[in-house]
Amino acid sequence: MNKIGTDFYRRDTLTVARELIGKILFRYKDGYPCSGIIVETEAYLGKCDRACHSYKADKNGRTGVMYLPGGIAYVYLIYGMYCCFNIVTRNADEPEAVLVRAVEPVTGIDIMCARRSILYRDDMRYRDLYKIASGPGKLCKAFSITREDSGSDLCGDAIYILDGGINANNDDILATPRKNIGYAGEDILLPYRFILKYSRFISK
DNA sequence: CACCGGATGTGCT
DNA sequence: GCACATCCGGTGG
Repeated sequence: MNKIGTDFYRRDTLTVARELIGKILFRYKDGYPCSGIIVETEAYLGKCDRACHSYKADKNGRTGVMYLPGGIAYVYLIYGMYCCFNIVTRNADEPEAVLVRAVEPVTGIDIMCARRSILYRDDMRYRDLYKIASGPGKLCKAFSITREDSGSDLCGDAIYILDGGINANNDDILATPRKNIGYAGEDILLPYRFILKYSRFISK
């Protein structure tokens, strides 16, 4: 397995969102590693996309990191208590990103359960594994990703992406409209959400 | 299973 | 004020 380099992220955002499906999100924090297979992403296309935070925001403020070159994290607080983890794409002053919405837990399941207040067992059933990271807020809690991680380098040691998860064909990936962007007008309908078709770990 | 309200902070209008 | 790229626990079928 190889760590994904910056060139991967500095490309067309829809391509990055699609190609992230099946790759492995890896996290190392407080001495504990954990990881999961990315099964659901959403692309946010900056100035062309009413759903994107940078649609009407300049480089001052929370979305500022989106104006930096791709390959870093953009993390923000939502509903006062949850965080969402995004991967900044393209080049400087092209403020686009990919929201990572759900992963299938792979390693570090014990520490992720502890962070999510889920009872850990050696032989956990799907019902409980599903609860760990099947949504952007849950994923951040499980992986201990907070606003402090916004702007951090995804080619460093704390958060990064690995290939060698699932090698998904285009036929295995479905594009659908994004979730919970009712404020985005016509852009609600754009098929910018990508899921691994047969995964059981996609958000509801 | 479905639906619904509450939690809770930040950045807009 | 209020909306928000959310989640959870309660209630009722």
